[in-house]
Amino acid sequence: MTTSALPKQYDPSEVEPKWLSFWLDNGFFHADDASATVPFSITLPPPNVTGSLHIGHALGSTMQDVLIRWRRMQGFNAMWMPGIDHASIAVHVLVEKDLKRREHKTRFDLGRDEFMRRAWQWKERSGSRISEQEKLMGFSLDWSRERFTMDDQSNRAVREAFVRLYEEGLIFRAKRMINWDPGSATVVSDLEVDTVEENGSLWSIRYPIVGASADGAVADGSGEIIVATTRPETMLGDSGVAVHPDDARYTQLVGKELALPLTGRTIPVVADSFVDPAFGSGAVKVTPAHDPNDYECSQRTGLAILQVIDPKGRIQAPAPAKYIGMTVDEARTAVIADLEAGGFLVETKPYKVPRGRSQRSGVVIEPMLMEQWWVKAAPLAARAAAAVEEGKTRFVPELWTKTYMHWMTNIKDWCISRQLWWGHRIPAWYCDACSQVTVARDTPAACPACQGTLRQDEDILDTWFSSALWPFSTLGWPDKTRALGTFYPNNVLVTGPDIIFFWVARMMMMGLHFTGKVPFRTVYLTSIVTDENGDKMSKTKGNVIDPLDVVHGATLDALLARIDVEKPPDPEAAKKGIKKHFGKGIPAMGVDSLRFALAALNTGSSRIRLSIERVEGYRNFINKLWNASRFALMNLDGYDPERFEAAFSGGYAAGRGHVPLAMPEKWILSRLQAACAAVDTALETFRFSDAANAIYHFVWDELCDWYIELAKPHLHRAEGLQQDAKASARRHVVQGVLATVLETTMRLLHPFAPYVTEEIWQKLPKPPQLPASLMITVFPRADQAWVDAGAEAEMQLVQDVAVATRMLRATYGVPPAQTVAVELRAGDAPRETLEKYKDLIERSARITAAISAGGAAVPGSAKAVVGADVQVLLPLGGLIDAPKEKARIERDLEKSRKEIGGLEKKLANGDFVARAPEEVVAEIRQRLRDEESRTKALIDALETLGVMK
RNA sequence: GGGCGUUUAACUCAGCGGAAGAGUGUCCGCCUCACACGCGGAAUGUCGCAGGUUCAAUCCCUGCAACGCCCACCA
Repeated sequence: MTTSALPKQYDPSEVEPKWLSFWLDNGFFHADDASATVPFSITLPPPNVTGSLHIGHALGSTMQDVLIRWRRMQGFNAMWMPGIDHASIAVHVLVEKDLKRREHKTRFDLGRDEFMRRAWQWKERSGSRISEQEKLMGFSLDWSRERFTMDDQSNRAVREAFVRLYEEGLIFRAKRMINWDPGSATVVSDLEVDTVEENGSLWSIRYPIVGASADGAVADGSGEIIVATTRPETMLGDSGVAVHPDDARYTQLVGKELALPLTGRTIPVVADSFVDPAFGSGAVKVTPAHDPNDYECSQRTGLAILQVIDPKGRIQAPAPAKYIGMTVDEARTAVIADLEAGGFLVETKPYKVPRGRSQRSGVVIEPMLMEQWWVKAAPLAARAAAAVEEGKTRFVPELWTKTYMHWMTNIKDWCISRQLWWGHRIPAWYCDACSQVTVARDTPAACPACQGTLRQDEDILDTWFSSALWPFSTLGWPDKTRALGTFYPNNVLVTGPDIIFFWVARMMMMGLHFTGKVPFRTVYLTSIVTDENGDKMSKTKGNVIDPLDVVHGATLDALLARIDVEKPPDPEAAKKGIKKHFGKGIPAMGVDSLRFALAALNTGSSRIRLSIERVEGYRNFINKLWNASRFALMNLDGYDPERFEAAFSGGYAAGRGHVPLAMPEKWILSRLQAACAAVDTALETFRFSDAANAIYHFVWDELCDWYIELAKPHLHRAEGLQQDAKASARRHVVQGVLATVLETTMRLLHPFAPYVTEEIWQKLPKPPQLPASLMITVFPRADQAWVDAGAEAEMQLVQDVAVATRMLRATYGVPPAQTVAVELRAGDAPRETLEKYKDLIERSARITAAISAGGAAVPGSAKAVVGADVQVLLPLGGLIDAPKEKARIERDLEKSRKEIGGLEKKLANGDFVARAPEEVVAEIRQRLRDEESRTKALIDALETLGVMK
């Protein structure tokens, strides 16, 4: 068959859409619940509905697709579950921002129903975008199962889980200290608060002792206690001052009253061991309603709880009327002024203040006492920790186990209610008549106790509550579905280490609680993708690599123009960064280049420094593969796959020696087995870069650099000449091996680079009974029967001699096109091999070779020593550059002598000979012999040059 | 304040007890009939520092230093 020439460069845009629709139309991504084969399942971490595919998704999802495609090809019933997360608070931020910009309204102006309508609208508009991008990346997700965290099935699962936990006493409502985010006007969990050190002040304030003169004084004789604070406005809510019980300076004051300045109130001095006597004055003002520590203290000491800051961040009663209505900042200024005026302010000094900020809004968190819904974490966590300890779930890399265990064993109750609208509304109803609380799966019509009117809790659940149920809610839970039986637990979860607490830990807890099983067997934690300098990608830095740009390409102008649309905080900085990072724009490199790059760079270290240049390197690899295939297709005319297969005695896999293979064929087939074995081992252990590199080097260094070159003379038919039968048979064998190796390589590479491999595979001539798509063929396994150590050793010698010869040619500037006569001298064993493969060496090094056992010195020849006893002599006659030659050989000689020195030293050490394993000693001895022989040859070369002293 | 990680060629990283590796970059020569997104060749490392264990250490142990990440309620 004659194949029309392929383009010289692989064009992904021609290839990708074609095969994507082919795969989708044929349902190749679909897994059957009822299949009898062994299941292999992964649930995609559902991306936020607000998002588009970024490089972190591309990394994590590519690894998942590699695993899924690999297992599918191995015959597993591979199922990859797609879905999208409703991302409660993130949606609020975006929709509210939009509302403010367009209509100058807040969500409260709109009302709950209207806001929800808009949020759904928004979801419908942007929700499918990320799924489309996932399809484009070739991710073989089972789209027939696609889910959303707020669809009916998820809603049902959420209610079921909530009600059960409530009934079991694991969900409860309580007034506790929470993190109030004034920016989003909701409570957030501890995990959603980032503590950062900021510049602030530490104020020292005098609290006079009531009746100090009568009762005696503190150690320094003054009638007061000095307290320090970074938040002076909270003094309006102080209900006491705490000192350490063993602090001798204060023991006699415990129980006494202090006059709280500005308020007219008196507060007691209490003893509590949380106070550090060494810090400041050793006395702490206690504001139980607005500081977690102080709240704890009040619980121990019985101090009153006075809430003086309201949820809007304004001062309220029982603070003095003067301050009521002020914001926290205004109150701070006023309080300080008043304290100073009253002579209560001792000093103000600059201070690094640890300040909690909301991850979402960036606003300073206000600790507050509020009634909220909680999940009692300890019992759930105990089981989740035990499961990991027992090895039911393991982390890869293993170091994350500690992070997980530490959190699980120090876990605090999880605040799950949020004062937002977009999300799952809490299924709790309150009766105004009898104050009964009803928690139910189905919306109750009236109060079960008094038939009074019910009012549903206004709050919704933390986004992560539904996420915690995701591995089983997506499979139909709470129903006992077939899908659940087949695909739960999942085999692997692939996600980022940043959400171990948010998500992984909670899935473990909920999974074990509701199904009695861990949700997944292995958790593979991905690396963080940064720019080439290790900096986090950010819009303002202008260093964001958008996977879609890498796939489709983008000019510098297009990247800059995008800034004008997106309007990040600092557009000029962003543009500067873009010019710096993407000065030449981004070439269109296609999906496979990006996927392969991500796999090849994923060595398992904590971050991956990605740059356009790195992707280009792997784009070049894809192109190399393309061209190797192009070469093959141009030379496969007349090839009959069925005939070849028959000669291989019953199929590629089972084939054995009915075909007379020459050494290069045996060699490349043997190396192919090594590549298969390496890929298999690597993938079993999540070593994605090892797998990618094994394929890369097999294809480039072995298949392209050597096998194809050696195959050429057998494939090229002399113009116009009739080939003899032998040459024709030989040609067919070489065609068959080349086609077979390429076909196997496509299967091996397919999980990493699905598009280009499918394209090539479809074009390759192959026996007719193979499946319609590469993605459902069988993944290659190393076959020992094709491993041929002898062929590998022979080939190694051929390569070494060719390389040494090329080196001499390059050193002496022999024109690349010129064929030169070279003398090869060798000991008996290698000489036999050299004679056998003379033609291969001659071709690889563009020489004509005279092979001999040795002989008289040849003056005027450049000489290279290969291994122990092979020498390459390049006759140069008068052209030899003696000093250059001398320098080169002496360098080799020095290396060799140094090596000998080391080896001799080892052997001279009696302990080494006595205690090291026998084979190690024998190996050292052999190396010494070889090296000595090499030295002799080098010295001989110098003597021939006539420069030896 | 705890915990974890990193430190190997100019850059980015593999290797982790028995001869220092890759990719990129650099230098030299090539548009050789698959590929210039290419071909051939070359150069480059006290394997962070100091001790220790071992016949043997880049690899194991201890300490130190620098950098990074995570957790944490010191007012």
